[in-house]
Amino acid sequence: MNIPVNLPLTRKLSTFVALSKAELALLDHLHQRNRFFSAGRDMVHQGQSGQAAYVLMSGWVCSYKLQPDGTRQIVDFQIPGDFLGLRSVLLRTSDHSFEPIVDIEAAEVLTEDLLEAFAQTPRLATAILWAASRDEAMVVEHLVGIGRRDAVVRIAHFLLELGSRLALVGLGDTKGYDCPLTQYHLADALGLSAVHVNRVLRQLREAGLVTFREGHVRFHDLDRLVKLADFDPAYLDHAGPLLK
Amino acid sequence: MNIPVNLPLTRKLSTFVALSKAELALLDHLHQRNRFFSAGRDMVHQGQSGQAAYVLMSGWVCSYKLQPDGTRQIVDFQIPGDFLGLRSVLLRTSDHSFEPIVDIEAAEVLTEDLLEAFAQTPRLATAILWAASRDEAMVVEHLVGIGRRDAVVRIAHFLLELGSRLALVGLGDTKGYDCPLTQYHLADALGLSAVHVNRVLRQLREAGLVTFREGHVRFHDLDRLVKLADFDPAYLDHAGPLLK
DNA sequence: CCTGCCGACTGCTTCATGTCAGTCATGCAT
DNA sequence: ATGCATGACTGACATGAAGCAGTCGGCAGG
Repeated sequence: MNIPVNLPLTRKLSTFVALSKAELALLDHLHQRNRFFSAGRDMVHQGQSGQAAYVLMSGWVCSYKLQPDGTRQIVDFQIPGDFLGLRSVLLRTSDHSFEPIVDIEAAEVLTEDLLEAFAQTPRLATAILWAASRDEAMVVEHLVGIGRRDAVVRIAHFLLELGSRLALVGLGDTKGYDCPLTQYHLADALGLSAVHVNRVLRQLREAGLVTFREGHVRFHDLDRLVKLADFDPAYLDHAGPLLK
Repeated sequence: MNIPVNLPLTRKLSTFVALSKAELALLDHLHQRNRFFSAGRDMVHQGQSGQAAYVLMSGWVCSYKLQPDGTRQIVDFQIPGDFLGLRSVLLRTSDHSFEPIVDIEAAEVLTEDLLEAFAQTPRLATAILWAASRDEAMVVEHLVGIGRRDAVVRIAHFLLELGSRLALVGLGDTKGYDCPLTQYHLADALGLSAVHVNRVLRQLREAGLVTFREGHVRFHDLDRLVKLADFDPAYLDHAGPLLK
């Protein structure tokens, strides 16, 4: 067996269950056709149906909902190793849109292949269901954040969560990570105005906690940041890769 | 075949797929033991695991998360016919707590029975998965509401959504519905303070739109309320029982 | 009968965020 | 060069919502 094609996904699932060589191979065969999408051009529009599912190989995507008044709410970001549109395929409900934030590469996953893999190896099925349920838990956590945390804590928490997710797939560590999001993305995700996001980022920077600049997030004082944000990575994984 | 035991659930699923007599019978056999829980006493605590799933027969429940600072965020309310803890059983993750709002009756659903039913009738499985995905869509919609709607619209939207859900199981109509929630429940669900909920409810009442009082919600001008809230029931069901 | 609690309700003050209206630097197309 | 995006950043001002500090009525318990 060679190195798996989709390192991020394999790595993510492996932290949850140890997968055998056969299972890893199966995971590999799951994604055949690789497709490319350009930044800023919607992959799936709200209300559209009959879409394929993907595993994100490289790049970032956001899933969002548009409001009648023109504002948008970003529900979640997808990073390499994340599934994209899994629910909409299994349950044919696609109630939000997906937009690549940078140019991306995504491996198409055929529904039948997925179901077959499920039937063949329960362990792999478990792992994938775990990933799906983690995504849901993240949405819930996101809801809590918007409802009950003020802007500073919300942003701090968000940056830590992202870091934790990225660390899990080898794209970040306790020092920081690359992050192509604009302050508008943060605003739309966190229910704030871009202006206020800017102010809060400055506060965090001046407090010597974290810097978000030029596509890079750098942690200056992780411990204090974690304490400020009340960050508990338990809902993301049982290890907590960002915090040892 | 007699009248199904759990009328609300049957009614809800039937609006999505027409179920055969055999499927209805199977649905009936799914819930055997009925259990009772008292208002205010947690059924499931945060972090607990190995719990059973239930179908709510009567009464209301809320699922919520507690913050380290003591505030809580209600993620969702369950009304008769809703599943309770389905995810935590299937995926063993129970990351929030459940609290009965009034005394409730809930039918225990055994995991094996559920899986067997799934295997036997794909149509029933589809219906149940639809219900689960609808719950998820509601959480997302909830997220959008808290992130991008102001208090008036948020509350109006919430009351309409609840009405729509209740109408689906025969517990409400275009006139209104019974609702045991306190203003504190609304506040915790909508990310507001109870005081502000009170003020906004007054506004809505004085504008002649809707009254929330003494455990009863009464719509005075449904059309204007729907317009104010930008309410689109499409994500709840394909018919939209509240709006004809 | 009092006492205490809870939920609904209100006025006043404070503060967190949003809105408006810009500047500045960068990159890209012409 | 010029023009025109876009993203980061800022100050002044407006406002929605929170916090505080109550009142009031209903209801359960001693």
